[in-house]
Amino acid sequence: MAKIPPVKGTRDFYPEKMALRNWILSGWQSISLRNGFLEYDGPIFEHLQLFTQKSGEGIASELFSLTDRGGRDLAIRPEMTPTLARMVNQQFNALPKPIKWFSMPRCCRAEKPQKGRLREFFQWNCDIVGTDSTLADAECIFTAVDYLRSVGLTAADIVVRLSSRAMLAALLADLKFNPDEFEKVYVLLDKRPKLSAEAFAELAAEQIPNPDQRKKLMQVQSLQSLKEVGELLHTDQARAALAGLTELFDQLDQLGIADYCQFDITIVRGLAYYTGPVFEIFDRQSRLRAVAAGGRYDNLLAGFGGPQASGTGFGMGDVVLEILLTEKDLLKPKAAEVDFFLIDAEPKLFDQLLQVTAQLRQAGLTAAFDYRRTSIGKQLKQASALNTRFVIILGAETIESNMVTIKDMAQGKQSQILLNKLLENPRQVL
RNA sequence: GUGAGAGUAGCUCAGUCGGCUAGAGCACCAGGUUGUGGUCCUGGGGGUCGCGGGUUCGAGUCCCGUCUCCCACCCCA
Repeated sequence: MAKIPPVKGTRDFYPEKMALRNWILSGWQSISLRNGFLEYDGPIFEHLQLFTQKSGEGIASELFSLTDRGGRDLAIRPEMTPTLARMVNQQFNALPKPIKWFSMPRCCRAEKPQKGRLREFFQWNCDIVGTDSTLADAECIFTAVDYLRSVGLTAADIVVRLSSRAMLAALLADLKFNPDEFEKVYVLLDKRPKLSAEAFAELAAEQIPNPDQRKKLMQVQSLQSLKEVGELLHTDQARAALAGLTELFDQLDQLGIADYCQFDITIVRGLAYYTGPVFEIFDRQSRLRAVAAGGRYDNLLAGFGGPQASGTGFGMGDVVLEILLTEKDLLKPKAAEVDFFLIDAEPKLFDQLLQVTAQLRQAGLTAAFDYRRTSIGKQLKQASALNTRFVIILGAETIESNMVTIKDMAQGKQSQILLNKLLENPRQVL
């Protein structure tokens, strides 16, 4: 028989890797909960149309799609947002606002794998729907940083690059760009960090033939602070858009993460549906792709046949995160442990060993033993391999006076205790 | 979809100009005599050298194809 290899771009989670994955996901979960998000989940596949409706038919080639026996076109979810929108739309009027939900879906995209990007991954999603308040944007950014900080990443390690589509649009309008040129400018700004000054100037000349407009573009891409943006603005409308972003930065300051956040005019996000604040989180040293990204989208629900309601949120994938944490040596999932490992010094004690094992397990403790009736040395070796905290040895003294030997594996010390007393409260020795 | 690099044991890799039965470390299993683990010592199992074809007396080694991995580009919801 032929060996079937794993599918490319997928991962096998052997116990060690599984511990890592659980560590990451449980971190996401506890941080979400302490920031007031409620967990939800949807099906792993949806109607194909749910994904193509908003993003266009072209996206179908990036999806793993299938047809069921009823001829329905389905696809495995490549992201969570359409499912979120669908679920929220179904019960929008009944849900208390703001809707503050999180999920950690397993998603699949039919991509060519490369560093930080696989065909199957986990993506932490936090969204706040049904409010225009910049506090929602601030809370989303805070939550993402809260997690990254909780695993040991400092402001010296990572940076939240933050801008606003609304402000950028107002700025461009103020500078007399034609609305149909906005999209070109967005793409140019988005590419800016990846290009040298020369390459950027070349690309700009290609895309924006008008020298006056191009001069303005160069001015825009060089903006370093909100203050500089303010000096360029003329209309009240543009000033109002700037004030919104300024307010967000103030709130982030109050939340104590100002040192993680930085205004960056080149953050526009490719996604057409973003309408307000947009951000991406990067590591400061290496050149990994964004570890998290998000923003506000005013038409999130309307785009899926729902009411006009604004939402803001972000996604964080496990793949880049794992690379980043590995580089920083911050991946430290708790190793699996066995509380008690039972050893019989004489084979005739084995029946009793099984009984005690069961009692310890019923008491909620981890208990293990060796399948082989072999020497104490061999059994101890097995106990070590399983990362055991305490070994309980049943021996001659158990037969004589119901005593057992209990050995602290880390310290190497051992003592004797009445078996009944141990079983009364096994946790006393831990 | 485009381009580059790499595939030898479970993992990391060595393998000279094409030449004996393809190796090391780690991991795994077993021993090192009676009731004490991690260290150490000894031994063992494990390979279609990614796969297919070609050149050759002879291919892990050279050539072609293919698959996979990996990196960059495109894209990035």
